[in-house]
Amino acid sequence: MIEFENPMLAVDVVTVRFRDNHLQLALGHRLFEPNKGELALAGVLMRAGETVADAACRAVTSKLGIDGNHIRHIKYGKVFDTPTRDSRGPTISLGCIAVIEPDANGTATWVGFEEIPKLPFDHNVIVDQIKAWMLESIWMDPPLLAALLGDPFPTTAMVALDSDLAGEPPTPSNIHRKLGAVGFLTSTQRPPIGRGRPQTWWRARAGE
Amino acid sequence: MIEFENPMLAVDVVTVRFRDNHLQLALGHRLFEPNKGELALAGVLMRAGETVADAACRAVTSKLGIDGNHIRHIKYGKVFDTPTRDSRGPTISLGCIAVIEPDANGTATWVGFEEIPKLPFDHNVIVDQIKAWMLESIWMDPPLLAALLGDPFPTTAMVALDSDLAGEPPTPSNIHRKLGAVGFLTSTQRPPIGRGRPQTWWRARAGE
DNA sequence: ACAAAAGTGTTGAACGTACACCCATGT
DNA sequence: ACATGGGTGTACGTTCAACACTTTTGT
Repeated sequence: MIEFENPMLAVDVVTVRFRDNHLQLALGHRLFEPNKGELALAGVLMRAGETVADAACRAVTSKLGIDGNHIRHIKYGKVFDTPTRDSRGPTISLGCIAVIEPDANGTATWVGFEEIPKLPFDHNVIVDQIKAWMLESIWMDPPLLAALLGDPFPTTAMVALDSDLAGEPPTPSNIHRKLGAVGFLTSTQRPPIGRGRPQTWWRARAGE
Repeated sequence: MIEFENPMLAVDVVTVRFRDNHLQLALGHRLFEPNKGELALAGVLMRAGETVADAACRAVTSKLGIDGNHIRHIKYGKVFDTPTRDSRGPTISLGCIAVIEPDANGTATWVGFEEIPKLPFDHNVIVDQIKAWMLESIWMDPPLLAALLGDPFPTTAMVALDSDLAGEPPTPSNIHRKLGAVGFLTSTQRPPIGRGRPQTWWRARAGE
């Protein structure tokens, strides 16, 4: 028989918004020990009978001061074994993504994905994994994509998003091709803005 | 503000053993409604303050009659939104893998992965996803691999395992090559058994 | 020597990436 | 007409699956 320690269940939220053509992450100052005062992901311990989404929402609201109405989308599905954050013992945490309206600030500190500071616990690991997960998901998850970039969105936005998540700029032409191959998107016409050739806009196909 | 229902947290365990050169899945008859009497995955509702691994162990022990001493390894890391199984509301479940000693039976019904029956709730989805997850993990997760096939193990065993997980037989020669490319394995010599050219055996490299 | 079992060499298709070139718009 | 921003065509490299062929053993 294997022996186990006795952790509790937490929800840690990677709270993001897409603004000024960049993906940004919301961090909050910890109000309690350990690591009081440091910047960290929004996280709460799950209460009995509470939804994961509920808990994520509570984390965003209470730790980042962001109104619940400004949460566009919540996605979860990652589990982390996190090193002890609570004196009562180790913690299992569910990693979530929360997408926020571009102009909602709350009391959070917003940072770009290229300038993420050192975070307490294993929050840097969580951010890295969730980042990789988002990079896959934006090509497969219509609601997530729509929450991030809006609907419709231009090719450029996807280029910027992919760039921020991958950490290096992709070849824009390939992004356009890849978008064309995504089943749930259709290209749209839009009145051009600015100079140069107008961009293609992409809309979620009806029935998805 | 997004609205949420109010689920509880469960652990559903894909309990497996590798025996007679095949991967087998343990199912148990449900003792309570809903779907009383049907074959299903071992699953329990998580108790407050309990480990995921603890709960998985409890599920295997209580639902399949398998002694905890026969659990070789537990792996978790998948989250599922499961349709209502409990009258009290929807459930979130953590999908786990439990690897059991080859000769431990318990009170479970053991089935091959090619003959998995229709299961209640979304258990078929869970099995499919965990199956795909295992197919990736066996090439990257030394403890899981060792728990399944032992240490050392012959190429043939990996061929059979890959075959059961992928649903179709791989080209054995490519499996051998792929094993050679895995960083944490080294090839070993072993006294040949049976006819034909003796197989290569693979052992976890020291320090992994 | 032959059959059986396992591994090696080689090929070909698929995919992702990069880059040069062409197109559409504003000034 | 030219500069600017975007998209198309195409070539390269890597990865993976398939299959013929060789090697090693038992009888």
